[in-house]
Formats: sequence, structure tokens, C-alpha cells
Amino acid sequence: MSKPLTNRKEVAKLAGVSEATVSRVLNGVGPMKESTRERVLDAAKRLNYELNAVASSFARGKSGNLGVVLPYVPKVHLFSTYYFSELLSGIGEAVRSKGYGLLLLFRDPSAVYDYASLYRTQRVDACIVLGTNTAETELEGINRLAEERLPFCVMDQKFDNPLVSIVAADHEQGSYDAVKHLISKGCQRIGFLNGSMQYSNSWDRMSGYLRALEEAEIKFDESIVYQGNYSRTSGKNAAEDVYRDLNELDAIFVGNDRMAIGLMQGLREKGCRLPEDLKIVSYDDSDAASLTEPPLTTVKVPFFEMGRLAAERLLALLADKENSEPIISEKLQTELKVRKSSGS
Amino acid sequence: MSKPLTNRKEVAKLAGVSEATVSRVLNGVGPMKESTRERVLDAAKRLNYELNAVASSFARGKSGNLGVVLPYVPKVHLFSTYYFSELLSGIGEAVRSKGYGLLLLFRDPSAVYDYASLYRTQRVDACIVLGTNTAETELEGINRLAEERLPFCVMDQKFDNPLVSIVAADHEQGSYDAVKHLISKGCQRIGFLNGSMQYSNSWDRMSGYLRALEEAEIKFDESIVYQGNYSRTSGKNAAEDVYRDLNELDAIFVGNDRMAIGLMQGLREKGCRLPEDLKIVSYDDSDAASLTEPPLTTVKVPFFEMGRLAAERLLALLADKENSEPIISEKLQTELKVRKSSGS
DNA sequence: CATAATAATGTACGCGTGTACATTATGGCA
DNA sequence: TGCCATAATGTACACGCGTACATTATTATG
Repeated sequence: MSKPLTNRKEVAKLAGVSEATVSRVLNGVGPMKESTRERVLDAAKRLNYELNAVASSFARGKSGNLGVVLPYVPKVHLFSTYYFSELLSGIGEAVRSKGYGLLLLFRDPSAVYDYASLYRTQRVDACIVLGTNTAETELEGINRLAEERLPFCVMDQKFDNPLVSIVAADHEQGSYDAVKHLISKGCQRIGFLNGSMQYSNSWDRMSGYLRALEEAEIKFDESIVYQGNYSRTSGKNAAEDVYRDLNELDAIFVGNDRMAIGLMQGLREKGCRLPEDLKIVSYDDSDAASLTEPPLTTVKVPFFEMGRLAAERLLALLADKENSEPIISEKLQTELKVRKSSGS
Repeated sequence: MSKPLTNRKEVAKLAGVSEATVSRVLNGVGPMKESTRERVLDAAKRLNYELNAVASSFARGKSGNLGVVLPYVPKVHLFSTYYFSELLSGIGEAVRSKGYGLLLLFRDPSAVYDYASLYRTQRVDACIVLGTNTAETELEGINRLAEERLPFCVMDQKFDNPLVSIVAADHEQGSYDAVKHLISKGCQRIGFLNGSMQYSNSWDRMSGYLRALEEAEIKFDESIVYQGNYSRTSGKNAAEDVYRDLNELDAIFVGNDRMAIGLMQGLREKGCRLPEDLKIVSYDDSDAASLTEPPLTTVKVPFFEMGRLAAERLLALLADKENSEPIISEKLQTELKVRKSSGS
């Protein structure tokens, strides 16, 4: 009873037309008499008929799905981040408005993922790849995909390959803004707690940090650059080193909110007063950023917009292969949200 | 070039067998000679052949997808991302291991959603419905679905209809545990900041709260029950009333972490010391719960497990329609995580 | 009114797979 | 050897739809 209750043939019979006409009416293809149109739609409604999406996909040779590929690590619930939620919502928005399906795909980050197979098996018509890094296995998967000229887009991660489509945020500029803000507050000794260098945007953050320092003629000091991995725990661990260097530091720029939150916890446990003892600016403007005490000054990243843009561009490309630029390359601007953690 | 490069016919030709044999080898159906099997697999590999998922779905009359239906409100992020993230990860786990696809579907909460259409159009074989409430439009959609005996499961929400499959957490017990914990800490005057009563689990929380009071022979006092809507803002707003009643209160039980965080912010702004002035226990054990100052004592809900369980049960039902109980009804236990906000 | 152009509809087939049924190969046993 | 059960494979078709092409109705044009 969950089977399609009826099919095109029945509708055609009831409406007194051929199956082709039914198909044309339902897809709005070709010229047709208004009266026929109405008769067909009426018959369809009476029979409670709807197009079988699978059969339609099959006939068209397209799945009608946009794939979203996520790294999946059993224990680490990667979804549990602001980042993925926002991106997915943005993608969902675009997909919904274009009548596509949104297929969620989980990838094992430790193996070379056979993206091309998704297309070969016709599970997706295009896909968006989230959470890539620069590990060898990831690079290889993406490069293969690019070489086959399949429609896809990488999110917020640089690739050297000019065939790789990318939608990203300008983290160099975002980081520059963040550090410049601290400088404008009179800070001279500005530390940097960065995330894993396996992500290209960690390098971008470093570039922005360096540019701001240089512009203010502040000498770069490697000894106040700390290494985390974007997790809260790594932030908390860094508190040890940061606390040790505390009288060397006016402020610290942190690569994301989660590390900043961990860092703040760690520092407070050691008796630090924030922002009096150390001004902090972090990155992402996640939900948690305004919940901390003090609230975090942080760089807002338009994740939702990025998701939406990537999806829209891909779907446009599918709809009009001829007139669309096959390589997507967009860089969105970030915005500094000033709160109390930077001493404002 | 992104089209399936080859098809079954080519493989059959290369292997020197019929198409049916190729199909049988690929699906592992029926008895076959090992040598033939190898020849076919070898030919498939040489031709870089993979089964066309759409064609296969079509022939089987199944989409091979599990749908996950989410409420979608563009600007407002109604539910904590934690909730959805965990659930989705759990569902993803199950889906992945069974070779199904995970189709994300967005529903307009203000309209009656035509769930049945998802099946009629064969977009999904089963679905999981997240974030329902007891509004008329929601009830109607779900009840229709149930009447048609379609395979689906509602997440963490009660329905009167015995045909509705549900996987939920035991919020009555969870709330009871939370309040009892406060009582064991010597609290007698325990307030309750609850979320919207349009969600059945808000009623469950109330029941648990009442049971714990009753058991301790504490008289229920309506004047210290406050109404929020699960948002942080509503928690902050409630701070006004709670502060006013502060010397009436030893503690307060809060319906979720987000409201608790808002409440704490509000109270602190008024100069409250926590947990000295007011002990707090909240609900969800989201990421943010351990980030607050003081960290929240809160009820952990096994969202990941709930998602996985719902998906597994549904897929089992699809795989073996005969021997599976068609109505899923599971209630998972919660766990109290004791932290400093309750004065521990 | 004749003819051509165009609108409107019908006919027929392909898309790639799963599978019921038919057919042939194989092996065991008397 | 002959016979039969079963293994192994082949043949043939359905699945529901999109669409190229063929056909018929309608309108425009001279």
C-alpha cells in the first residue's frame, strides 16, 4: 500500500489522452491546450497521482540529488559543531528552492574516498565536500574528482588545483581584522593560538595575523604562537603555556571559539581575570561565543551563506551546463563582532 | 563523461555470460560457479563498472533512502544544534552500515506537511520525523502518515495515536532524577523554568518534577513555576521573575541548557552568586553545559543513540516486513551529570 | 479556398536493472 | 548407462517515465 498507487497510464485513461500528453502537462513541456491541461491535472488529482521520482530520475538519467559529503569519525560527533549546522541549513535552503534532494554522505577521513563513484552510480548529480584537510588521502580524492570534470565544490579549504571549485571565507582578512582590533586597543604583544595546520585556513589565519603585525611594525615572535587543534580541550591545554607567558602578553588571537572557550576556562582556573589580564579575540561567532564570561569578541563567518552559495552555483551549473562557469571560486567576507573579551 | 560509462551489457559481453548472470553475481543472488563469479567481477573491474543506483532503485521499486524530516525556519534556529547534530550523527551511523541513503527533508512547520507524498513519489522508503510539536498542523500530518501504515518514526515526542512509532527519552524520569538530586542537596523550595507546553516532553518534565516533590512531601507551588520557550533569551527574560522570588527559592530546575545559560546570565547581571544564591539543574547536557561558570548539573539525553535506534529499527522493518513489529516504541534512559551548578 | 506553417497530440521506444521462468549442465545413484 | 535432482545459466519482460518522431488539428496567408 505504500507503492505508488497509480501510474501515468491510469491518469491518461481517465483524462482521455495519451501518456505522453500527461507527461508533458506534468512537466510543463511543449505547447498544449489549456483545456487538456486542466483535464489531465484534474484526473491526476482525482487519482491522487504524483510523479514517481525514481522512475523520473531513471528516465532522465539524473538522480536529482545534491550530495553533501561529511567526514565521519564514529566517536567524535563531528556534526556537533556550529559550522556544519549552519552550512547544512544554507545548502538546504538552496536545494529546497530548486526542487533537488539533499543526500548526506559520510566519508571515512582515513581512506581515499571515491567521489567519482557517487556520480558513476548516479547517486548524486553534484556534491559539496565539507571538512576536507590537506592530508594526502583527502587531496588525492579531490584531485581525482576534479580531473574527471565532475560538478562539485569544496567548502572553505584551498586547493592548488585550478580545476577545484571552492567557496570559502576570507580568513586572511578576518584574522587581519581581528588582530588589528587588538592593536587598536593598544595591544602590542599579541599571541596566537592557532588550529591544526592541516587545514588551509589555519595558514590563512597565520597570514592575516602576520600582516596585521607587520603593518603595525610589531616584530613577529614565534615564542608566543601556540598550537591547538580547534578542540576545546586543546584550548584548555594551551592555557598552561599561555599562563606561563602571561606577562609577555597583552592579548591573544585564537583560531576558533571552541579553543578560546577552553583557553578561558584553563586561565580562569589558574586565577586569571579576563579580559583584564589578557584580551582575547577568537573566530567563528558560534552560538557559544556570546555565552561565555566575558562574551567573546570574535570573527563572524557567513557559513549559512557559504552553504547556500555553493549549492546554488552547483545547481545552476547543472541546469545550464553551457552558460555557467564550470569552476566556482568565491570568497566571502567575514565580520568582526566586538564584545567584552577584547576589553571593549 | 559523468554518465555511467558502461552498463551491464558490456560487462556481460566481456565476461562471456548473460546479463542476468552479471546481475546475480553483483547482488549475490542464487547459486553460481566460483569461476563465473570471478570472471564477472574481473570484467566489471576492468570496465570500471558499478551498478547504477537509480536504475536499480527503479527496478526494485524502492528508493533506498531513509528520509529525515526537519522543521525549517530560515532565520530562527529553533532547536539547539546539539540536538539535531547528535540525532543526525546517530541516524547516519545506522544508515551507513546498512547501505541506505540519508535524504534530508525540510518541512515548513506552519503548514500541514504531506508526508505520504514522500512515499508516493518514492523519494524515501521510510522516514524519521524530528522536532514535531502538538500543533494542529503537525498532528494532522503525522496522523495521516500513521493511518496509511507507512514506515516512519517520530523522535522524542508523544502521540496519542497507537499507530505512531516513537523513539523517545524518559523525560519524566530524567526530571524526577534532577529534582530529587536537588532535594538530596537539602533544597526544599525548588522552582521550575519549563519550556513551551506545545512539546509533549515539557509535560513529561512537569510530571517528573511533581513526582519528586510529592515523594519528598513538598507542596507544589505554582507561583515558582516559570514559563520559557527553550531559547536562551527566554531564560534570560525569566531571570527577572526568578530574581524577584530569590528568597523564596533554594534551587531551580530548568527545562534545557540554553534556558539555564540565559537564566544564569540574567541572574549574574543582577549580582547573583551561583550556585550560592541559587542552585540550578538543567537538561540536555549539550556541549555548552560544561562551558558555563559554574558548569551545569544537567540531565544527559542519549540523542545519538536515539537516532541510531530509530534508524536501525526502521531499516530492519524494511528488510523484513514480515517478522518485524511494525510499531516502534522505545524509551531510553537519561543520566544525571552532576557538576557545580547544583552546589556539588 | 488552397497551402503552408504551427500547435497539439499520439506512437513507440529506450533508459539499466531485477527476476520469474525456461533451459542446459552437472553429479549422484541404481 | 539411464534417470533425476539440483546447480548454473540464459531468455524475456516489466518497471514508469521522457522524448524523438509521426501524425493530426488549427490557424495564418495569399
